[in-house]
Amino acid sequence: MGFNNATQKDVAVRAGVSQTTVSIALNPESELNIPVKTVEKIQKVARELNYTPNRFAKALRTNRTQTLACIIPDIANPFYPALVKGVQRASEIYDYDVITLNTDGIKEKELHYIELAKQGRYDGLVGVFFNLEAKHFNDLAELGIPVVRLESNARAQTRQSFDNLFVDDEAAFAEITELLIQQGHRDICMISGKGGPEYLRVSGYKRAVQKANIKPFIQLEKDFNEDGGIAAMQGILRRKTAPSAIVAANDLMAIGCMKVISTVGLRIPEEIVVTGFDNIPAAQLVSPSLTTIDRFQGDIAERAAKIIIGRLNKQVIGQGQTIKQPYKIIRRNSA
Amino acid sequence: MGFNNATQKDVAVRAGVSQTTVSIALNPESELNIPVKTVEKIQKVARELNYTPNRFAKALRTNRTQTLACIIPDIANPFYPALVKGVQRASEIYDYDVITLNTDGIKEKELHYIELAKQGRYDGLVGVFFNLEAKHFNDLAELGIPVVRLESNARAQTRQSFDNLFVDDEAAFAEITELLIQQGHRDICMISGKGGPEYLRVSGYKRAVQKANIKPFIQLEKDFNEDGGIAAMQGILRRKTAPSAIVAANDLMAIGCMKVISTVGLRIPEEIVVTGFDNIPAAQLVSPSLTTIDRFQGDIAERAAKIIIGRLNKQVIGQGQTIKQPYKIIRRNSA
DNA sequence: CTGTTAGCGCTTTCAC
DNA sequence: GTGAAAGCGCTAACAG
Repeated sequence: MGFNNATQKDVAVRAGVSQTTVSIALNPESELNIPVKTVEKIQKVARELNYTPNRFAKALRTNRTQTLACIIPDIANPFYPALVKGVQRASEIYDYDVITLNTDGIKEKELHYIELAKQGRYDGLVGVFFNLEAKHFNDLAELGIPVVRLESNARAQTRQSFDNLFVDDEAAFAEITELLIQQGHRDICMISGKGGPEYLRVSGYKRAVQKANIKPFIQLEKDFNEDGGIAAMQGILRRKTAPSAIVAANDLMAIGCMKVISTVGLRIPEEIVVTGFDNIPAAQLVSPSLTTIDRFQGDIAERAAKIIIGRLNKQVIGQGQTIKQPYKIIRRNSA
Repeated sequence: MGFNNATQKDVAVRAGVSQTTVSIALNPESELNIPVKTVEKIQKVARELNYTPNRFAKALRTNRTQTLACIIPDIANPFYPALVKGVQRASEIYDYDVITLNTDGIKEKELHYIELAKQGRYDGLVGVFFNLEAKHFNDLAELGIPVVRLESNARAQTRQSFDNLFVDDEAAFAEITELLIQQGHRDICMISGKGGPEYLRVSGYKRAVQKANIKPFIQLEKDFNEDGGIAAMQGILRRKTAPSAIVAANDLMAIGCMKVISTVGLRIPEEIVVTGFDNIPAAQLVSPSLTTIDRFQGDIAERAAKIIIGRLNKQVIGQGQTIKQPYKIIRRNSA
């Protein structure tokens, strides 16, 4: 096949030094010292020959692959592309490759990828794991493979073996609910899927309404998607006359809900307002555009990747941190 | 660090054979023959020790990395996640890793990734290249790195060094325009961005309207996105009274256009109909849901990855093919 | 049919 | 300061 890439040996010959010297000169982290002059010469020759290190040889020797795994439920879910991009943005800077892996939210697959990581295929992981607990990451920690979990419910552990970046869903839902209350709404329904993020989001809503002496009204459906939103709104209309505000657990549900609302001829936001969560791209495409909460997934993921890389380079040390990340309400036309 | 993974040597010792025999036994493609009994024994031991080949050692030795690059303009563009998933689907089966790379549609980055590929970082490429010509892929072909281009305008070349999977945009736009004509529309505007896919899509539209003796009316804006759609529709309304139908060059433009339409108080589809192209997820989320054309990007990308892998395994040989892929009009509520 | 040997490109002792 | 040498785990001649 013949890739004709220049090797350290080629550089060494041309620079009149040994291959070892080239290796040391080109790896500034090395303990060993080489005179600046020699280093410069080697760098010059390396450039001339268009030398690039062979990452497989390096990986074989060092057990470092220069690749990160970005593990998410589903790249086709509109919430995740921005997250993936954040990981890529950080990784590119440090010349890490990133492999994106879909778990479909299934425990089996989540564990499978952990297994691959244990085999040394990835230097670190940043990911969203729906079904895994702290203990599943212990082996990784022992092997020196850093993990950053995203979106994980914020149960900070003592001696936690991974970092955890999370948004305070509870506070976010309390805040957006309060906003509606301030606008004068008293009949506010929350719709949500079941499981996973349900608990904290519903809690936030409940806290806000109860504080204002409003009785909570919650409509749960199976899925956190458009169909779930449709079903939820239909359920609400079956049980009572339309409320004046809907707080949806995420944007997809909100959008499904809006469809039903326009079908029955109610006007948004004049007769009923709707809010979402996630700020997916479609949120500004629908009519009226959706008022929602941005979680800055891209920024969070970028920070996560930087933490991973920092740990790999020993610039970040110590126990895993659980770090709260900001959110922001995005006012658009639906509320 | 200590990854304690079993190696061929470990398996060899335990099975009482040489390491070489293990290598041969575990690689069925090998020319060499080992008695079935020995092979089975080795497989058994390998399983017991939970042996997995070290892909970096393998890569170093064979110049085969078991990874594919999936090169796209932007994972955050809603058109691409389905495509990426298709590549992943095929790759997973054959245990290839896939690295997704964003070019932002910039020639410089497209070339950069080609360069990385030439260094042997990826065994093959499937990608969407906006700014590259046939000649840019010649080196790759010589190195034995197969490439499948997606979405490339179908200029089949003799002795083409890569495969090309494309959808016949011209035919698709002619067909959807004809559909509108059949519904009785005579005042049909096309809106499009400039450059890239503009030419073929506009051609299809033109062909259909001219065949029906309708004068083409085309509104071009800079970008193929929501803003482009908004600007285009505003431009149309400035120049004439609203047409009865809009054919948009893609879904994002269609959605932008629909926003303007509802702002000025026209009803879709009663007073004006709109069609898109791509069938992005948002197409069924907007109200009314968007009639559009599905390009089955996931299936195409899956097929592309299979071709790559087929070529790597010498199951696909010969010159690069240019293959037309199907499309399908998806009738929803906007037209 | 199976084992011995060399070596892919790199990092890392260990001598000098 | 620099070089020689070993070896990461694997495949591919080559012998036997």
